[in-house]
Amino acid sequence: MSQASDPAPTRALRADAQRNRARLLEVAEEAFAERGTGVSTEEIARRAGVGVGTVFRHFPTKEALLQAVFIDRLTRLGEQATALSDSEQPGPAFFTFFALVVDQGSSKNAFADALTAAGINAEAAASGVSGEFAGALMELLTRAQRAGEVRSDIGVTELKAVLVGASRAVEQVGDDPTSRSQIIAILLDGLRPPVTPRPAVNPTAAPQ
Amino acid sequence: MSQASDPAPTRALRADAQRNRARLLEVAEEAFAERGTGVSTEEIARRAGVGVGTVFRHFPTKEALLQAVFIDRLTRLGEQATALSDSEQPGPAFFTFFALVVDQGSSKNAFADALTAAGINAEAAASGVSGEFAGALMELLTRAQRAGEVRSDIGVTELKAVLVGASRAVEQVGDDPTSRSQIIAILLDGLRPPVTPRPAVNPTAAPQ
DNA sequence: CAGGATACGGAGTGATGACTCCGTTTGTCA
DNA sequence: TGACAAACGGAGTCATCACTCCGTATCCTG
Repeated sequence: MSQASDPAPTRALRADAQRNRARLLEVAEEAFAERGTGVSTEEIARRAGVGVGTVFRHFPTKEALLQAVFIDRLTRLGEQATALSDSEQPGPAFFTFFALVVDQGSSKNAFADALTAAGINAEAAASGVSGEFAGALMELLTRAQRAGEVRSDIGVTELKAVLVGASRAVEQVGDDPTSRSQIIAILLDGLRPPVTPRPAVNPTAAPQ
Repeated sequence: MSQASDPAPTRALRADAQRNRARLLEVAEEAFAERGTGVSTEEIARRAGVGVGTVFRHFPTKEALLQAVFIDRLTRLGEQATALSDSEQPGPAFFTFFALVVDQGSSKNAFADALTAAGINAEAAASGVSGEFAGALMELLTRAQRAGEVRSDIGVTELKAVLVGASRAVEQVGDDPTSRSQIIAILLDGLRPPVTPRPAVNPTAAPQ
């Protein structure tokens, strides 16, 4: 998943090894999402139906496994962003992506963590994924801004932060769809350009 | 701090014990904020200048210590909310509180956790603090809504979620004041009543 | 200030969890 | 199909950490 054959030094993995690696990534993502990054490697191994040894053969460290999961997530997100940024309708594309992120992020704090990692984490940064992701986001954002559908005073940094925040906020209300959509509405409205230059700071209009 | 003399079964603590307990709470809050809830009890003890034994005498469990810190935070927040809800200007009061929470929350993830706990955590719920906090918030919110300064389609639940999200978002950008205020602007704009019933979904209007 | 009660410090304990090692199994290639 | 390299499983190791226990120090009351 998200890993083509690289013309690399290392010989291709044996079939079972590939399967196991993939399954581990998958299962680990789930486990981290459900129980936080505190899950034991043994638990992950069990879920994947392999021995601990196998986990460590593929990922030299629990930390490395976490990274791999994050990078995987980020990669997929980046791809989705890129796909959407080709859209003819920059506004909808932008908001679709936003909703998509938030949806995936809810009840999956590992996801928000991945986003967080994108900004902060050294490994992720080194791997380049983080940069690609930021690039894709940038594209989506600026197009939507040029189309006048998103406020122009923010950049990718702020957008990433808001994405993280939104995921957390939604995560907070569980799966009550009403709350969820209200929260998203708040965020989306906030992201649109302020309707008038300034809707007046003071409440002179209509004294209650 | 935030603990008056209750007419309780337990005899008052000895002077040194009171000092230690307070200092522990203080130090623990700091430690949890800086390094996450993973900090060892020993580290907390060291910071407070006491032995581990003392930590466990005051808080039978690490978990209990965490709870105490959260409850403390929540209590203070609740007090601030209550104070503000008396204001003559419900709108500004509301937004002030919002900013206040976000400010305290940034770079202090323990804070966001406290908010989280308010919704989820059994102990906090049992202690009643969580309810008081929700009450205070409710007051602030409904007044601001009645004054037409905050969108009317949300309730306390959503507000709490947004507060958590906002804290996380701001935490994300470190202390860059520009990013920070941009993010807050997004949130606040989103919380205001939608200016027109709906600013039009399609981009026909004014192609720049 | 003496005596008892209350707290304290910190070495010790048990559990848990990341990571290693090696005998056994499985895939692959000729 | 045979033989060898590549992978596997999982018992074992070592460090960490929450929590206990008890001899010692500190506070308080009369």
